[in-house]
Amino acid sequence: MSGMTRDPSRRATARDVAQLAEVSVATVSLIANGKAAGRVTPETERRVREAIRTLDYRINTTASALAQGRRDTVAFVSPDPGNPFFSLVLDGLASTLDPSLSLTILWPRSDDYDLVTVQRALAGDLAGLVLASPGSELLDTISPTCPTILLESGETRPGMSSMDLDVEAAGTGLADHLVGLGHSRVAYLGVSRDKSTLHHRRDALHRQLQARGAAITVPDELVERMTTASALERALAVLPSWIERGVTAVVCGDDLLAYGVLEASARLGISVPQQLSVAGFNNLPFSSMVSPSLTSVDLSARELGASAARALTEMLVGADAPAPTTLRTHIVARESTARARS
Amino acid sequence: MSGMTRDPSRRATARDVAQLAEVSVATVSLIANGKAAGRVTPETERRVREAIRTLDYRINTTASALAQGRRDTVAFVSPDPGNPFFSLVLDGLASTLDPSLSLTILWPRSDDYDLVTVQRALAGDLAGLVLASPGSELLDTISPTCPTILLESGETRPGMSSMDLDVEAAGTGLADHLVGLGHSRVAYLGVSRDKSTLHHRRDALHRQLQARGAAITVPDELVERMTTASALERALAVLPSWIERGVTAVVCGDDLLAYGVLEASARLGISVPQQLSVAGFNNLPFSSMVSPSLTSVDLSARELGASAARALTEMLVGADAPAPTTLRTHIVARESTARARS
DNA sequence: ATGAAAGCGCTAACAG
DNA sequence: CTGTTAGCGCTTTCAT
Repeated sequence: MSGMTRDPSRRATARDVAQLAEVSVATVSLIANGKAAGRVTPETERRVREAIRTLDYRINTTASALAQGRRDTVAFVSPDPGNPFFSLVLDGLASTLDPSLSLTILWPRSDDYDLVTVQRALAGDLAGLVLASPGSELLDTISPTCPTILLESGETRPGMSSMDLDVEAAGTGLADHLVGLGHSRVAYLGVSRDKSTLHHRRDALHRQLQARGAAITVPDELVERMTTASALERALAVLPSWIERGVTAVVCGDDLLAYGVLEASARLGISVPQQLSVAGFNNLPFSSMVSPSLTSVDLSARELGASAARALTEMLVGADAPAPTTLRTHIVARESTARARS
Repeated sequence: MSGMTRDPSRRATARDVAQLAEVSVATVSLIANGKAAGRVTPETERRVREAIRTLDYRINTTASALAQGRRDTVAFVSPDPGNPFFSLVLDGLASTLDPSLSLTILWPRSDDYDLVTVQRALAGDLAGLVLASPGSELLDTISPTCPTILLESGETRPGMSSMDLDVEAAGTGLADHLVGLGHSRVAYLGVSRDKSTLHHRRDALHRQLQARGAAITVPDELVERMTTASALERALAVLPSWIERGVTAVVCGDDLLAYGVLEASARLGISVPQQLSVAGFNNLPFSSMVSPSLTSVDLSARELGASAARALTEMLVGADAPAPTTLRTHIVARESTARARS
């Protein structure tokens, strides 16, 4: 054989295959992409396929993407990807996204959403971008470079689609539930991060409670981190005074926080739900196991992710791409199967 | 001005910038990559930077990667990314990985690990690949095309690195704990999926129990899916017979399963931990909240992900890249702060 | 200090 | 049916 001009440890290229099969790279491309239908002799195709196999050739996706001017990566960024809520959103997103699109997750380097991460996302050449629970200030500083979907931002922005949970319905459902049980003095435990969506949850609840003659009667308690541990600590400190002030139900911005309140109640000897009702938003998959007496509002996180995936799929690979306007899912809030106090 | 030859809606290219700043693309490249140090006149640099700003130019990463023959994407695939255990691994992985590397998550389309997903991963041009809990049959059918790390595979394969949790130590810790509390008849609830790592957990426990005069005295119960709900259902069915056969402790392959057993116990009126001790592997972040009386073994999932990230970072961007041999972390298993029965 | 030119590996017209 | 050719947008010698 003539001297080998190529490093054998390198991954085989279409040229290598073409050489071995004694055809042109164009033919290899056709076959490798399954576009050979009736355009290439069966015999030629056989030779090429064999060469592909022996050389273990695979298309270089980078080169392919460049040549086609195609982008196939959708990025997802959330403030706290480790949080079960976002895991659920991600689950819905990833499992519904068109298989031709690949999903990459940008992990915030700092504690909450950081601008740097998002900037990095914008800088890369993405086919689409999903921003979960971005804060308003963040949105002020960025301009989309590709189809962008805002999840639970609690607001709309020109040029970006946004999808929100139906918080109002959630508030209605929860208020109905609580008032129906005879509660009128409610406390709220949330997270201090500036997320409109979190405020919305609280506000919707308050509004609906008031419409029913009840109310959040003590100042909100806001913890720094969305963790069960921080809620526990805070609840240990404030529960006694809440009880003293006649509070009979506490609602948390997220189930994770509610777990902490439940644990605090147990430690303080406050019985749930007899003495105190505890509720949270999200209804994580194991929430009912954590405590059958926990009330949670199903925010349908997975469905939210799936909706985003469908929208993106339509925009990016769909035949009838809709204008990237604002769309909004209405997801019904429902009460959990919690056994309410009688 | 001369007629514009370029579609203005297109993203600006280096050529556009060069044209506007009246320099060559080479110069633009230098500046955009921050390699202009002393190689370009301050005045030229200023002009180019301004052009970059006005055109909102950003490097096309696809083209850049192609030109440099560089790959910067690490893929992660796990059987069930929605499972909190894998979320933790992912968290450790994503937050420790070098910022120059991007992480993409491949979501299995079918129920468990599917070959298709992994094939897709192998086919793409990846810088690295992390396979979490791959089954043996899967590993038999694939050959790595890039640095590959096996997490919790329970085995080693030529050409791939593997990192496992120190299951033996976990078994020792748990056996010590249980036997120390006076248990001698233990039951095991796991998942039926063929994952050596899950068998290893069970076997290590059994081995260590026997070394201490105790044992798993009833046949293992294996559920199909790693969910709290399926464990609940199964536990409701088998707990009575276990109790009847003198079982005083049940160990689950994962905390998620243990939650189900806890709930079943409550429903059946079996008190935990007085009448029955319940333990699980993993120690998820909220496990102690689920029930303070749940014993769990911390498998340090997050640390596992972080180790993988460190290894990958070293191999891919590290100065002193080590040969991709097998490395193994020894992570200490520890008991949770569960209040054991007295 | 700057530019011209080659080429990364692939795809898509267009010839033949 | 198959090959030739011209890029995709960027990086990188090598001249000037």
